[in-house]
Amino acid sequence: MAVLDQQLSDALRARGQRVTSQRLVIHRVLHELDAHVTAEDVLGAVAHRLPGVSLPTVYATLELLEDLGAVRRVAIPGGPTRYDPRTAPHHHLVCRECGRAQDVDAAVELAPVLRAARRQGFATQHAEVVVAGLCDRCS
Amino acid sequence: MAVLDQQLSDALRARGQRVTSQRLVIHRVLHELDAHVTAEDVLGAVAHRLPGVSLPTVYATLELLEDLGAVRRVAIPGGPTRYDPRTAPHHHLVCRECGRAQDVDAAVELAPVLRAARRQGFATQHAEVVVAGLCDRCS
DNA sequence: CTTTTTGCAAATGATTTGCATTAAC
DNA sequence: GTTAATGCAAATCATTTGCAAAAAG
Repeated sequence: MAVLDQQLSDALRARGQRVTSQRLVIHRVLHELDAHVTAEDVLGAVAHRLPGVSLPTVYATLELLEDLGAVRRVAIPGGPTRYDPRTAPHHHLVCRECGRAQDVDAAVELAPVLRAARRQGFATQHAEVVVAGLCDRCS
Repeated sequence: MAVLDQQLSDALRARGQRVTSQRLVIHRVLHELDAHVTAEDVLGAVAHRLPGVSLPTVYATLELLEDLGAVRRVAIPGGPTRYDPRTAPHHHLVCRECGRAQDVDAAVELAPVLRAARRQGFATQHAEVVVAGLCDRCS
């Protein structure tokens, strides 16, 4: 844990931003949960360690962590955004029924798409495969 | 146009649902626009041909058309859902700045991901590559 | 001490729901 | 005539904003 805290603290100081307990705890909890969580989920998970935390702070912190590259946003059609603490490249399965997201690991050659994207004047920041369907529980 | 109307009418009758002017016009307009439009965009585009159409009807119709496979939902992080009338397989570039979505055509071997998905008990309905970044206008 | 961050309340934006009316069949 | 679909108003859900108080550096 201490390592995580250290990394975040360093990243914040490097940007001239403040190291607050909210930021440290939310960052830790995201990695402890290691799941695709909603802002509400995060609030629930940190509430006992940060009495009085608010949703606006959770949202602000998630956005900050996204800018730092510490979490990735996963857009869910017809559901709340989910945040993924896994930074290594991987793909997603999104359930149309319950809105849950799960990881899939598989090697995919994305280079052709990235090349086509660049040709269209698009500056790529991230690329992944998104699979929509029904998860084991819902199908 | 008549062909489109015919296809939709047949699909609706096959499901015992009614053929209404709202459904026909929204379906037509989606294909005429041939873009990644929001529900509001659709409302604006059909308003003159369907005086008094309402947003709830637009949403209901878009959901129906999605069930029929006539449009595909594109989830935009931090923005309204967009609807894509292109049914042939292709991929998407989503701008983090303005939320616009554009198509990319490129051959990608998704089979490994689909296999892995099935292995995880996931029933795939659709798969595509989603590229996040900045579009030509915004970068 | 100065400036950023937080919490709270309220606002906003997107989408859905309830219900009476209208239009398909 | 029956039943599904529509329009309207209101509700709900996710997320953001404004601002005064608290905390970090």
